[in-house]
Amino acid sequence: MIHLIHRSPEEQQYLSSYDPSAFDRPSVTVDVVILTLREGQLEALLVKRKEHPYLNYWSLPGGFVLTHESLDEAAARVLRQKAGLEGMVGMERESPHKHPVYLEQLYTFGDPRRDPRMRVISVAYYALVEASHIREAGEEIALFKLRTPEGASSVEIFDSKNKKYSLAFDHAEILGVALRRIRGKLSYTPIGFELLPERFTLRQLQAVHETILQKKLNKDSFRRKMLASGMLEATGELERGLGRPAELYRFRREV
Amino acid sequence: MIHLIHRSPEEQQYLSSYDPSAFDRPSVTVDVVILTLREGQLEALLVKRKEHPYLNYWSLPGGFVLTHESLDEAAARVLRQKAGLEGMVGMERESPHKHPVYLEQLYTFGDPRRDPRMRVISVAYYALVEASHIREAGEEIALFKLRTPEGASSVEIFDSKNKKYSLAFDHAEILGVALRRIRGKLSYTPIGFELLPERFTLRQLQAVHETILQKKLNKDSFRRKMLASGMLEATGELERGLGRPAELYRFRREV
DNA sequence: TGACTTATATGCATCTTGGATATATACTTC
DNA sequence: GAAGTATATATCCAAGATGCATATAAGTCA
Repeated sequence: MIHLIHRSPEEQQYLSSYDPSAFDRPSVTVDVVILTLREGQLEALLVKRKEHPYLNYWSLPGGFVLTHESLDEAAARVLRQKAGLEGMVGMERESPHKHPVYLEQLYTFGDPRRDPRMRVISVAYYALVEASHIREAGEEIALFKLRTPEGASSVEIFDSKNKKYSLAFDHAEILGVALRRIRGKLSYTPIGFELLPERFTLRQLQAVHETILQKKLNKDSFRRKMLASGMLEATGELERGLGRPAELYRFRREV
Repeated sequence: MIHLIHRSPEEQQYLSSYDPSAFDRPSVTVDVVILTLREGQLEALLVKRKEHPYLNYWSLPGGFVLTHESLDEAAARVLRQKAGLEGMVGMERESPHKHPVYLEQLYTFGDPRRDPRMRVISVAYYALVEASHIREAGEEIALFKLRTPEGASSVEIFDSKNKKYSLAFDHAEILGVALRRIRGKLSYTPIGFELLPERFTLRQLQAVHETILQKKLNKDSFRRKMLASGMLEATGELERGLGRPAELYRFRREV
């Protein structure tokens, strides 16, 4: 899916200074879809482009894959450096106390014209991050609400004032693939817990699944399925709040 | 997963003629896992390498992504040119008479040392092909039986005389990912029909699922699920053979 | 304390699944 | 052509999963 945009003379000149045919090899980047949950809404972290093409458009955080790093490492680096998650990201889940970021390869996008400058192949990743770990850095990095029009494969994004934006490159398509992936994954994993604090109640987990899937779930069967899956363990602790306090659960990472 | 192999002096010299640091950009290839079914066994099409490294090792058919072709196109080209499927492959399923080849992107492998010459990122695809479409071309292209040791992530390959081989590069790992993908996919699609002729009986389809999943399935519930899915349509024709002839079904591509 | 709110437990009708059995329809053999 | 054999399809039922209603438990707040 190629977006046709109007190009300014300045941008035209910039583009013409590239000579795509001079390179046999494509550039390879990683782009990371960072999903989080705020106020019952699924949101994605986007960065504002400071270069042509798509100057001032919002885009997925991304970067070139360096010579000596693996794709997973490149994605983790982007998460740390470009997305303001310094110190939080580790692919390995070594520490039992930390709540590491879930990061998984999504799909590789390689349409020859997806970047007007030159051939760029992008290996897309997606990450699930607890909202409290994200700090929006001023005008450059922000969270956007996601909406998927009925039946459409692409995704629409809105800022906190409900203003709609277009994304750079094929990034709306990448977001669409990410949403479809995570929705599919929910049917066989309680992956939603990656968006919650380390301890959470079953109701919270159900709410996460409901916002991602965009539909109500049956409370009892959700409880039963989750407990029967054996992937959650009770901590013995209780939440506090209105009404009877609920048991706090934790994901069994060791299994 | 990097394979450490013994290198001959000839190969050593060959490798040292490469200067990896001279290139900022990685090379990008596509490798295609071509799966088929012969005599109730799942098999993969492999090609014998005629160059260093891994000279004379069997490997997945693959090739560099050309400047102006998409990844899907590159994979289809490899399928046509390198795998002896000339004239059979089309991503678009335009023709109702032809039985097109199922081709889907699998995963992208980018460990910096997966190719000892230089940085090569491989976008892996997998294809499901009806056995009758494949012609093994002498010593260069052959089908190998696959076996997955219990719990192992990798895959072992055997030729028709049950001799075991090691694969080039990380291709055994790629095969493992392909098998896991197709097994997972069977739980929510009747994808096995891609390995059968256009018309097939439910029993044949069940046999396909059973060989891929490596376990017996319940006949009645398999029938019910398949028919209830609405993805198969009866042709009205019957197979011929021993016992009561079974209805021949066809996959509903138009839905 | 009593009203309120939410979690957890229990009971039950309905749907799905696994498994057995019965019936149908071809081919093969005598 | 009748009997036998093999396999497909239909029917039935028990066990399990799921959706839904109701009852009970355990906190907070006035």
